[in-house]
Amino acid sequence: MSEEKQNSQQSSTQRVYQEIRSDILTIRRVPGERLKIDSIKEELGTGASPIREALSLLTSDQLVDRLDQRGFRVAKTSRSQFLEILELRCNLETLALRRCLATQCKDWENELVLAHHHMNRSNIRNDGQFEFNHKKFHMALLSACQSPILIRFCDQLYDLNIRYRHLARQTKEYSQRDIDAEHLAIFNAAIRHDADTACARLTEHYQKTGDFLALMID
Amino acid sequence: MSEEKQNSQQSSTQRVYQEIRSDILTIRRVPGERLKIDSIKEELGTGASPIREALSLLTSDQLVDRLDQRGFRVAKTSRSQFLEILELRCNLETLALRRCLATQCKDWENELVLAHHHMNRSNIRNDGQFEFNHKKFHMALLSACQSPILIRFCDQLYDLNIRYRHLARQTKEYSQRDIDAEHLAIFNAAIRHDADTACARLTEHYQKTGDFLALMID
DNA sequence: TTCTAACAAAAAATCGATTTTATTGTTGAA
DNA sequence: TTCAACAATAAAATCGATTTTTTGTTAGAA
Repeated sequence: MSEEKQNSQQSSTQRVYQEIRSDILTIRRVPGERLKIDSIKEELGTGASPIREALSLLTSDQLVDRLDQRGFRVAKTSRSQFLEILELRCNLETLALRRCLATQCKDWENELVLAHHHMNRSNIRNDGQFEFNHKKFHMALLSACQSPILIRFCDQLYDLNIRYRHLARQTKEYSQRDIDAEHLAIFNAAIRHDADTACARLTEHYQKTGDFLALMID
Repeated sequence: MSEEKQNSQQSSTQRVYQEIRSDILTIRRVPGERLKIDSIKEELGTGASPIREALSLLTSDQLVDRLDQRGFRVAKTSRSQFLEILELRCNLETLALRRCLATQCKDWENELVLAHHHMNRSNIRNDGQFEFNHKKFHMALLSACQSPILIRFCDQLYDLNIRYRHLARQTKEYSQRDIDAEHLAIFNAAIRHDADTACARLTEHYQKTGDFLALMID
């Protein structure tokens, strides 16, 4: 079969999952907000079952909380969680990055080069494409670490963090710093397999963004 | 209201979730096995909705895989995943343990002492109570690390690892080593706030168990 | 007024049935 | 014999309706 069909024929559960997930990450559904099945049913034009399933999945992503028999709500945010995510990302991602550098994998280098290129190109335009490519780049840094579970954890943390970026962006335009230069420094160190520098630049990058965002959260 | 009612009145979804989860962890449902909604419906005497929800939750625990529109199956195991879990546990748990030791929390010490005591007491009897208390002890080591997300990751990894223990136990009786002594060494180092020793003993403990189990997996 | 009990409304949880989708088995032509 | 098309079966996915549970409101007693 051809590959272009899977787009049209994704399950209702998947569609609802993506939809609500995106709403939560971009704060269109705010932290603490109640997620009523009936309301969502009307909004998305589907039955209760796919919605409950999607919300169950989001629960495990830590983006939704389920209360006894009192339904679902958008997970709360907090300054302390923001800092927690920041610290965990520094720890887990440097761990993964070091493993990538240790494996000497050619495919990994190629993937990273492309991801970096795509991110830079989309940087010019200010649409949501950058968000997508930015994540691709950061995940590409970790992709050869040979630990799917670790990658999964980093992925989850990345997404949890997106919410805080959007939370801060509401207050004030995001980032006067030269993010491109920071990415380039990480990229260059990674390409020449300089693990210590790459990890140092990566944590700096997160820490700077973190300090910046921390000012406007809570 | 009193506290003893919540036991009787848990939701059907929760009940199914616990049931299937336990089946998977103890290999009563084997890796790769198909999880048919209809079969489970009869086995557990409930409708399709709670089952699908429970399976969705288990998917995020990485204990169940969902395939397009082809239903659910028990997640496969592999030697490489076993080693991956082992390494991640060493990394994440020592990270958490160091933070516990840094915070100097009295409640934490008390909790740890109790957990250690309960584990030793239940060690005599050979029933599933030990499994429960063993997890309690290991989680107590990490409980004061001030990072709920990190604790959650460690919890998940612990559960993923249980499966491999059961997998190995099928072949041969588990453990001739003196596990009590290993736990005691970790415990003592933790109580006197000797972070380096505690972490070293903890990783040794995991590594030894890992080497032992690795012999009989795959 | 303040507290409690009873009731009404809203929402979650669940069920049974229907619709869709994938898998299996069969037939017939090359 | 091998393959393709088709039909039959089995199973997943979804829907609409029912049952439970929670929440909110009102009435009556202390």
